Amino acid sequence: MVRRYDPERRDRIIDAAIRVVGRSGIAGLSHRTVAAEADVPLGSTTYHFASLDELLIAALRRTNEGFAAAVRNCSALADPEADLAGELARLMGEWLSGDRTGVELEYELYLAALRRPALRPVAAEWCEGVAEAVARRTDPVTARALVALMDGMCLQVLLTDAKYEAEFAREMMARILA
Amino acid sequence: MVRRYDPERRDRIIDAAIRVVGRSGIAGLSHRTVAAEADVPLGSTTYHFASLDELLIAALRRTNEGFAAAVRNCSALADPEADLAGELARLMGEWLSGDRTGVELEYELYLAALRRPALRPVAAEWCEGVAEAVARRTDPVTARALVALMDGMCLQVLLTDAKYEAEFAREMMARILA
Amino acid sequence: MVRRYDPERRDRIIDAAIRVVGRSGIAGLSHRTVAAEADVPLGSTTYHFASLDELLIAALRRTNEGFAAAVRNCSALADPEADLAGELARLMGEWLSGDRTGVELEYELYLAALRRPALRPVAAEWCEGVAEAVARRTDPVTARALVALMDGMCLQVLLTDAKYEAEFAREMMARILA
Amino acid sequence: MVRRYDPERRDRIIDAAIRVVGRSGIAGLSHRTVAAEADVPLGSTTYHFASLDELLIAALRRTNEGFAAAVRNCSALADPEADLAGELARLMGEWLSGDRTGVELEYELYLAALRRPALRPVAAEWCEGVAEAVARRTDPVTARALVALMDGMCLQVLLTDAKYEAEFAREMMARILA
DNA sequence: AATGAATGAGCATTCATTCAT
DNA sequence: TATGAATGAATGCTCATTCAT
Repeated sequence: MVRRYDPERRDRIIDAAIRVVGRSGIAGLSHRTVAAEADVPLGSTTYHFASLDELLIAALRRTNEGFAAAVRNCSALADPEADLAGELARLMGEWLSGDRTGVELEYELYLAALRRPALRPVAAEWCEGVAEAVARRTDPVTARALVALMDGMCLQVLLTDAKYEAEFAREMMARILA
Repeated sequence: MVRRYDPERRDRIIDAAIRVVGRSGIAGLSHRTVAAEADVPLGSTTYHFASLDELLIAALRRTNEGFAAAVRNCSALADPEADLAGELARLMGEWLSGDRTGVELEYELYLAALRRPALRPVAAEWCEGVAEAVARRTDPVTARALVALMDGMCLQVLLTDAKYEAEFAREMMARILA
Repeated sequence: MVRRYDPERRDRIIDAAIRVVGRSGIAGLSHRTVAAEADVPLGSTTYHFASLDELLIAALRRTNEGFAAAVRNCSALADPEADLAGELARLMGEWLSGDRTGVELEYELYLAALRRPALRPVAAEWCEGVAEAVARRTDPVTARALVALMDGMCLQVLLTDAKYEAEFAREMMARILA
Repeated sequence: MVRRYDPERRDRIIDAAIRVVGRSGIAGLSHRTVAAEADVPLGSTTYHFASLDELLIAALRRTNEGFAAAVRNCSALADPEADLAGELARLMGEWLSGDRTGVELEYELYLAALRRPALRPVAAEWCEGVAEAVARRTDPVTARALVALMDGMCLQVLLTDAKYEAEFAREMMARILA
């Protein structure tokens, strides 16, 4: 038995969990699958995370940076002259056309809050993060509506196999901003 | 062994599945739980539904009628003089303040399409159903945007424990309609 | 319910059984798989064949004609001047390099006699069939030994993934004939 | 729940598997039957062997020692003066006239490699083991032919209910050796 | 502090068979 | 005569969790 001193093991387990959920969904996450993916002993996962929910929260917190980060880092959003609706529509299109696995992973973790109250604070942070970034260019209430509209549009694309239409998105966001 | 002739058994299994998902989520749905809930032998569930996905589709199709039906049956929507945005906001509020279990059930089945392509056609039907009802009072493209906005607003309430605000909803839908 | 008069149904079930065993092995043969393959109702298979063993025997009897038939029909074997060992080696090579599914099917049905006494008479017919064909060119005892040697060589190829070597086979059969 | 510390459990499961296959054939081997035979919990069999194939390989490896061991341990084979063909014929006769269950078990496990590629390396080891032992008295190529001939002769006895004839076996092996 | 071994519960699915029609 | 519906048993396998080390 080799018992290594491995201070980053906890982190590696979280990363493995993200990969597992990305590949097989939350339903595919188990102590076993994540242990195998992280290449650590089974007992190690139960040792570092008392329950799967705890591991899920850690993963959600780390993942959730995809779209929110893209919005925050968008330089055009800082420019008062830029077309806000058009920029957001472009960002959504870019994100949705990226790696489908990553998009599904992020949304699945987000939607999991429906049935797991423990995840709701994290989901709320995600919403607020995007809303705050948008609120740099408009009032907070309108920002919240824009986030809701973007959420609903992403849902339609992801849940019904509809094609994303940037012009439709831009036009409707522009109406909200009017 | 009592072999009952029971022509409505298939229907009763679907109803049992809906109750199980409402109580324990999709993760709690198994041939065993649904057989126990429907009070039929285990083999009966696999006989009538070749796979759990097939049962899930049947359940989704039957459930889906909550919000969509409320919209379709709303007499005010037929009245060209009525305040469309206000009516939709009122319907959402009523639906969201109803039995939380039923609301979560309907959304969980809907969101399940994210990871189960087999459910996507049914999710698409749901979207189109609401959009068509709304389109009686506006153009189809605007209707689709309204559905997306409503979807996103419901999500925020259900996923982040935010309180539903009817006036906010009415105002933003009105902007889309403008 | 369409109840066709279908006098060849029994035959079609046997053919379907052969295809099923060829594809999935004897372990994959069930009333259900064969009914699906033959495109007949489940009840039809249990009606025509009281047990799976009965169906297996019928299939074995019909299949078993691969290698034995090749030997019987080989014109060179009738020619007293032809190189008997070389001809048999060539026939084996041809048969083994043919459709692997068919080869495995034939051998699996043959080997099944080990555990199913009911199949032994059929397996014995197969041995005798080849031995008789070979005995047209040598004495019956030597013929039986040649059959055993060919059987063992086929086994080595099929069971150990060894490559078939025609020259080796020819040489050893020639020694038996010496 | 009594959690026994039982370091030889793996071995006992293999032994139980061999008994089960001997009694009911490979078709009768299941996690449940072997657990009952070994008197261990069901989970214990899946813990020690990730799949039934893995268990089958372990059983094959342990069983395989019947005829091969008899050949290896035969002192007469070491004696350059001894009649090799006669000795092999005698060994076969002894082995075939022994416990029929054991003989069938060994052959069934060996023949199972036809449909289970995972077993082929073990079947190949068996062949090579016997061939190597025989090769102490002749060249490797002739040894391989002798193994094939013996295999085929055993098959005829086991599959067609033919009686084993030592003199026939000796004579034909002598021809190969000539 | 860390982990391999162990186990009972549960899973989806396939099955031979029975029986009413 | 033929067959769709039905069912209890069984299958391989995964799992969270516990416990001795």
